[in-house]
Amino acid sequence: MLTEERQQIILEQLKIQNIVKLHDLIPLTGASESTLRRDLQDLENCHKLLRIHGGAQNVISLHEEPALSQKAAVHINEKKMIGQTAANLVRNHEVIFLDSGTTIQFMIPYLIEHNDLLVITNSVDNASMLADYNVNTFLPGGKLKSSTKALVGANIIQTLENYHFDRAFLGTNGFSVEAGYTTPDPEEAAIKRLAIAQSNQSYVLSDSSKFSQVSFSRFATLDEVPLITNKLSENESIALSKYTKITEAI
Amino acid sequence: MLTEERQQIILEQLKIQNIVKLHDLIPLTGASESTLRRDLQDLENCHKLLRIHGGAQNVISLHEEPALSQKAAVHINEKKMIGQTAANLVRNHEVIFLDSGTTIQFMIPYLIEHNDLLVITNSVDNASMLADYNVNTFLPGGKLKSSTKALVGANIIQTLENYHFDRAFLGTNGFSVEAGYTTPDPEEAAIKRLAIAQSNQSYVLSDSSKFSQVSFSRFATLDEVPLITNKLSENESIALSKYTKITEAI
DNA sequence: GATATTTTGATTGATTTTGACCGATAATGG
DNA sequence: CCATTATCGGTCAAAATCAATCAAAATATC
Repeated sequence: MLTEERQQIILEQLKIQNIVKLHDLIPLTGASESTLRRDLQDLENCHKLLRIHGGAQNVISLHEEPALSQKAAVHINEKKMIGQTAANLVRNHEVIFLDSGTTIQFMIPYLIEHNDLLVITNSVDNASMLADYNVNTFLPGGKLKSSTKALVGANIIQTLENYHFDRAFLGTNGFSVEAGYTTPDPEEAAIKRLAIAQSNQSYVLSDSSKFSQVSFSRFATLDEVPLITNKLSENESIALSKYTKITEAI
Repeated sequence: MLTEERQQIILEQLKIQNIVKLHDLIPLTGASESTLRRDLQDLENCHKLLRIHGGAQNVISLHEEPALSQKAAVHINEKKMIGQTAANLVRNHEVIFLDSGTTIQFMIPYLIEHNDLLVITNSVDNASMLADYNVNTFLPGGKLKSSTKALVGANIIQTLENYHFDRAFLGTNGFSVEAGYTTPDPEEAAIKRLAIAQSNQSYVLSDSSKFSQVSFSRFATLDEVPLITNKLSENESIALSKYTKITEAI
């Protein structure tokens, strides 16, 4: 059995169970303990798993396998649909802005359908994923915010003022009729606001769980920017009904 | 059997299974080991498959980067030592530049020993890790290079020209007495060169396996920038002996 | 038909992978 | 707390695989 084959088996086992014992892998692969140890080491080095005493455990990574992240798992299918719906709005040869946030990240796999895109993003995580998918990507310079891995600060504001986008896709921490789209960090809000101003067309992507959530800084009202979401309840639909531009991804 | 015919068989086998062993191909094609090796080489050159030890693998998997992962796995302990040695050179309150590359990445865990650092890096991967370790980080804007996830291009050059660093830590693809420090991509070489120019003190970090490796673009000679490496063989030590600034991390 | 070019298969030594071993370290159970 | 057991990381030699070379065979060219 080849190295790659073994390592795939290990990762598959990890997907099924969340934890795998080294001893259980021996009969499963036919390899020796030493070899399997080395495999676990290799896989840990490329962040495919986390070694623990006696075996290995799934790494909860935003970037690698969103399916495995328990928090994200709840709305994962919604987010995939929203991502696909949003990506379908893009046309070939466009310049688009991608905000930070997990929902936006789900757009990326669908972007490869389009030719000759240029993506500008303020998210380091998104940038890394865009590179994986071989999408032309540009990062404006800025201070890195540790918690969200987004670029913020005066520098990026100044840079973005010189750019213009065909479309901007933004994440949000909450939306409601009264408060509009809101996010906790004023610096991130400032970037979102600027991205909207510099774009021909902007969209906010959010799964329905963010409905009626309100954070500190508003970056837009519901009239200003259409919402792409899905599976709204009847009450929610009625509340939002006058904002006609809302797209429901099914 | 014709060359074309053989290669077709290999690709068909790869479609069925995800991995194919070189030995299994011998009875399947009737060709010799050498010939099949050449076939695999040819097919890899036109990106139809990915060679692995003992056979070949489908190339379709977007997320997998076995080439990069395996590279990272090698020399891991050397790199840790080099990273620690390099990090010890840093003083509190300094502004430092971190190049892209796995070796440089190993510095990051040791940087948290220092207070009030500001790190500028052109690597998205490094940026992400720096955020994990809560290090003040700034990213200069630039085009994202997919293969290495490094920022390159005129924009980043222009930005860096306005900055000045206490220290710069650079990776390299190879070093030798005659060719100096070299790297395959001229654009990355330009950034390294500029980082050196803008720094009070620069260092190149490299494990000893890069000795006598030569790539396309030189970004510095061995006199200009000291090398931080380890475990040099006697011959290598003698060859490098006149470059007194070389540090061996033990 | 003679000669040049390409393809092939065998051989070589170098490199990588592997499994066994051992002392060090960590978890377990009294 | 200590003793016992299991797991860990490192080293080593054997085995497998690799890249490079070269001469024979096949093919192409004139």
